[in-house]
Formats: sequence, C-alpha cells, structure tokens
Amino acid sequence: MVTIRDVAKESGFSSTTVSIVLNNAPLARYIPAATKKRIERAAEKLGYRPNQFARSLRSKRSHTVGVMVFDMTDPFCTLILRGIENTLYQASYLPILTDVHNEGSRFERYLEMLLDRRIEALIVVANWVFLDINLLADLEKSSIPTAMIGCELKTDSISSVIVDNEVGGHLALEHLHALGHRKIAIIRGPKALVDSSPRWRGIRNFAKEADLELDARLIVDMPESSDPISSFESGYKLTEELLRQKRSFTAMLAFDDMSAFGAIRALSRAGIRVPDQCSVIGFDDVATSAIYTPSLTTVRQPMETMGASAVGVVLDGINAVLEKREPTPSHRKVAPELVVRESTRRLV
Amino acid sequence: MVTIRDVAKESGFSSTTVSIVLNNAPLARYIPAATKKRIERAAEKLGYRPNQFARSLRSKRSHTVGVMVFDMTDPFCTLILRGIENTLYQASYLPILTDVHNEGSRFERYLEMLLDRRIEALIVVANWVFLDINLLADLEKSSIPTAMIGCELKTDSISSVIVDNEVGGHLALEHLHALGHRKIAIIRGPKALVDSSPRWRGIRNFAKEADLELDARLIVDMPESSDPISSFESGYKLTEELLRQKRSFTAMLAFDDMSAFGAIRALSRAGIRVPDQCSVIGFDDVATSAIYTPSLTTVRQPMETMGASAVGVVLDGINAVLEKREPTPSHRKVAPELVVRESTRRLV
DNA sequence: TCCCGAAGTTCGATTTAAATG
DNA sequence: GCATTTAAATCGAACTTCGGG
Repeated sequence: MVTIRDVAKESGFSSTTVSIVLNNAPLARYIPAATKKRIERAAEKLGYRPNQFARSLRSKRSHTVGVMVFDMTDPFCTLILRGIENTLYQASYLPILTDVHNEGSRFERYLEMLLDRRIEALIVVANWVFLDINLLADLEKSSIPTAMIGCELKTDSISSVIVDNEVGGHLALEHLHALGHRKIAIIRGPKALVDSSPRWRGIRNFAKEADLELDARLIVDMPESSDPISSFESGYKLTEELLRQKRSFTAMLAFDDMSAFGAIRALSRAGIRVPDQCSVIGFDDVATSAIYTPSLTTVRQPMETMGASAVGVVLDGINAVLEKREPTPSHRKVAPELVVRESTRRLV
Repeated sequence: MVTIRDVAKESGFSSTTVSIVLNNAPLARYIPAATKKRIERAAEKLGYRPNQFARSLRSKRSHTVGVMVFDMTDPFCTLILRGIENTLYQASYLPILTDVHNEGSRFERYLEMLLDRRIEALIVVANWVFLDINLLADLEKSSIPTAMIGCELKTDSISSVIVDNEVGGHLALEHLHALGHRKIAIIRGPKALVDSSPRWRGIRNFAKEADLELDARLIVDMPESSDPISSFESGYKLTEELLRQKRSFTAMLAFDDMSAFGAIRALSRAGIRVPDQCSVIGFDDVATSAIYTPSLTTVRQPMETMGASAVGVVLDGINAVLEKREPTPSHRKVAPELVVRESTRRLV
C-alpha cells in the first residue's frame, strides 16, 4: 500500500506538505503552484489513496450514515431507500444498511454496531411498526443526528419526516365522493399503527364537510399485524366478510395499497368487476400499484422525496454538530398526492 | 470517549494487558482469572467500547462488505438484499449499500469509494444489466473477493451465483404443456440480456423432447431496455400486438414477471380473462406475483438463498485471504422452482 | 511579518520484545 | 525457563509548532 510518506519521498517534500496540498487545507494558500503540481503528480504516479482508517481516527469522522429499516420486504421501503441513497451520494456519504426484521433484539444489536462504527447520523425507516418505548430511549441517548421516516415521535430530540395522513385520508374520500359514490366501505388501519388514526380523522373531516354520512356497518378494522403480506390478507378477508354479509357498497377506501389489492382480489373472486361495479382506492402508491390490473388509484406518499428530505435533515444536524451549534430537530410533514388510475370510476 | 487507557488506569493494569484480556488474545492463557475479572469489570463500569478506526488501522480489517446493486427499484433486488443482510448479520459483518442506477460513471465512483473504505469483499447484484467490459476490468483488478448475483462472467476470477435459466425455461413450458396447452405465445427477453438465451434454450429443449411445435408467429422479442417498468410495457405492447394480429393462443409464456403483468393487462383490456381464456406464466416470482389478481404462476428464483449464497462465497474468500490460501472463485447455479398459482389453468 | 516547509505529536488500539520475580 | 506484566513501536494521516529565509 502506498502511503503519504511514499508520496513525500517521491515528490521530495515532507509528508506534512503533501497532506496540506492533497487536502487543500487552509495552509495550502501559501504553497507555490509548482510544489503543488509536483506533489499531485507524484500522488497520481504512485496511485496514492489516503487510508480512511487513519484519516477517520484522526478526524473522528466516518462519512457514513446508518440506515435502519424495520422491514426491507415492505414495498414502502424501496423508493425511500433510493431517495436516501441518491442524496447521500451527492454529499459523498455512504450508507450502512441494516434491516431489523421488526425484532427488538436485532434493533439493539444493530444500533450498537452502527454506533461502534461511528456513523455520523442515523435514519430510521419505521414503516409499519408498533413502536417500542425502550427502543426510543436507546435512540435518544445515541446523541447523533437522527431522523425517522414514517412515524412521528413525541420525543422532540429526534427529527421526523412523515406524510400528512390527515390530508391523505381527506383526499381519498373526496375523490370517491366526487365520482358520485355515497355507499363507501372503509378499511381502517390497525389501531396500534401510528398512521391509522390521523388517516381516519381526515376521512371523517371530509365526510362532515361534504355532509356525507358514513355507514358504520361498512367500516371495518384491520387486526394488529406486522408485515405487508398480512395487510394484503386482511384486506382480502375483511372484504370477503363484507360481501358475505351482503353489504351493499359502490366503492372501497382501503387503508393502504396492500389491503386494496386484497380487496380487489376478494371482489374479483366474488365476480364483482373493478372498477365497473366497485371502485377501489388505496394509499401509498407502492411500485405494484401502477402495474396492477386494474392499475390502482391511490394517495401517493412521495417516498423518494421523503428519503431525500430525511438525509437533508440529518446532514444539517451533522453540520450543526461540526460547527458546535445546537442541532435543531425538525419535523416535516409532506403533502400526499392523489394519483388517479383505473381502479376508480364515476358512478353511473 | 473512554479509551483503553482509561480502562487500564481504572483496573490498575497496563493497556497491553487490557487489550490482551478483552480480545482474548493467545497470551490471555497466562493471565490469571482474577486479573481478567478486574479488567472486565473496569471496562464494563466505564462502558468501554473499542474505537473501530484505531482497531481497523492496526488490523487492516473493516468487517464491512460492499453491496452494489444495479437498480434498487427492480423488485428482483429486495429479497436478495434480505438474504445478503441476514447472512452478513450472522457473521457480524455490515453492508455498505450502493445503487449504481445502471450508470457506468456511478459504478466507477462507487467502486472507488468502497475500495477506499477497505471493504473486505464485494457483492454485485447485476439484475437486468447489459454488461460493460470496462466495468469488469475494474472489478477484476480490485483484488478483493467478489461475487456477482444474476450474471455469470467469462472472467474466472469473479464468483457468481445465478439461477439455472435453462432449467427454468424448461419448467415453464413443461407446465403449460402439461395443462394441455399447445398454442403458446412466447415473449423472449432482450438479446443483450444474459438470461435471455439460456432461458430460450430451455424452452426449445422441452419443445423438442415433447415433440411440441412452436409457432414462430407466436414468438416475440422484447426490445433492449434497462428497467423493470419498460419490461412491463414491453409485455403489454407485444401482447397487444399479437392480439391485433388475431393470433390465436391459449397460453402465454412471458420472459419475466413484469412482462407477464403487462401481458395480463393487455389480455384483460381485450376482454380476455386470465386464466379462463388464456393462461399466463412468468419468471422470477417477485413480491407482486403472489398478490396480483389473478396471482401469477411463475418460475421462482430463490432470491433470498442466492443472496445468502453469495455471502457464503465471499466469506470463504475472505478467510482464504486471511489464511494466505489462494481464493478459489466458485460459480454456483441454483435450481429454480415452479410456483403454481391462479394465472394458469388446464385447457378445457 | 510573510512565506514555505519540516519535525514532531496525536488519534486509540494491537503487538512485539522485554522486564520482572 | 516459566508465569505475569508492561514499555515501546506500529498502523497512516492530520495538525501544531517551529525555524529559516
């Protein structure tokens, strides 16, 4: 391995000078162009690459950000990860990816490993998670800039980026209502899930504004569960149950895209065509939604943007720490967007 | 930050002894249990965590593996990443995740960054990629254990884990044939894609074995393209085109799941019900396949296993290097598996 | 005082060589 | 020579201090 001393020898200067030149440190102002050129040429010739371990040991910086995902297989993650990756890339940071599989023990072990690696910030993708108090305590005392995506904390010290669920719920019902639907079945999310209640609030608010009466017999709740597949299954079973009870409805507002897919399958099995005989709207806009048959009308969470935004937040935090300012956690709520596709249709 | 010297002071021994004890180094044999206990207690009391930078600088090890994905948004990646992550976790390695967005320049920059971090091995998830010769050269000279998933190289120095495409193609056609289908439309993959030709070979082989004549007018080719969405669109357009030409077929064998979804949409738009009037089979078994309506019959690539296998390969490589043995690259070909769901049906 | 460059110290752990009784 | 412990060198880069012109 070629070290800075080799470059020093090759160029005829000391390692100090080489360091100053190659890092373009403040002192480089004083160094004549000729010297710089000779050093740069020597470095190039030898193919010198600074040893990051040594550099990090001295500077106490890793240029690394930890990314903790609660469940990689959740389709919600993919675009968020893309947004995170892309923004980190531009800032020359590298992400260490960990997947806690929704297990507390794994969370703790990974957090410890990441902290040992001196990550400069942490981003947690807390999709579909029933938060554990202990984990939060761990996060808080980690004392590095931290941002959570998809889940707001009471804890003020941790930043968060979430979608405005209330606006989203409002948007979804508004869309169905505008298409003329009045008998609307609604699948609400699991009680313990943080998204469930604001989303429901948005729905109720719109109903009140539009003077639309929601039929309690058409409102069902998803059971507690912890993964996307069970969300799909819940959507399927709940819809099947509604159909068995001969409830009549012309549209279905599902908690998320996965449960919407479940609903579509149940309707389709029962011989009810979507959207001809029943409209279905989801929430999230996962990758599958655009390629489903029929393609799914849904309320999009701008996931790539959310990932990018979380990186922005923690990068600010890192800079604050570097400049010895107090890092100010920010809580961002991004606007969802209605994406109209084939699964909803005007009531005729 | 508490250092080894703090522990030394607290325990009353030198930092040398502390290091020996806490790492359970060979010399620890000679150290009396009482000493060990005092040191361990001191370390615990102070909450000592060794500085990984210093450790790595000395040991020249990072306990980190680079993971390069060519396109994160490809649904093919998700489970592979899960397999990689899970296996690394068990071995106490951490992955640095990079996504090259199918761009050569990004590949080069990331490769450099990863090498600078002294990753101990590299895993490349080369889904859906038209390989560039230059990139391979870069990989070869990197001289760390490297494994490619999804794409075999002529280069013998780089390990690979791929699915047996020939067996898979064989399996797919065999399934349709067993259901009584004889007029079978086939969507072949893009020529430049490495998977295309072996998969087609498997199809042809089965046809020969079963004395089944493939109608050339029912065989279409996907154009060159570089992402999963265009695969979906190709499937859609090619099927639409076949229908417009009034070709008659009772089953469709798509190149992959994405093109199968496109085909299903085209059939469905044309009023042809799947599987009642036309069976469709895909390849891959991405997450969407199980939740599609109808759920998709497909040839599964055991993606999680492939990820785990790639980790196994490079971990062997790392050990070989450590023990100064010659690392032997291995080329694994895993067996695909037919997954029968709703989208195929016996011809009546 | 300004410019240029070098010697020496530091970061924190591991390891070699050596010193005790 | 044996069991036990440690001083000192090392890894590679960055920064502080200093000296000569």
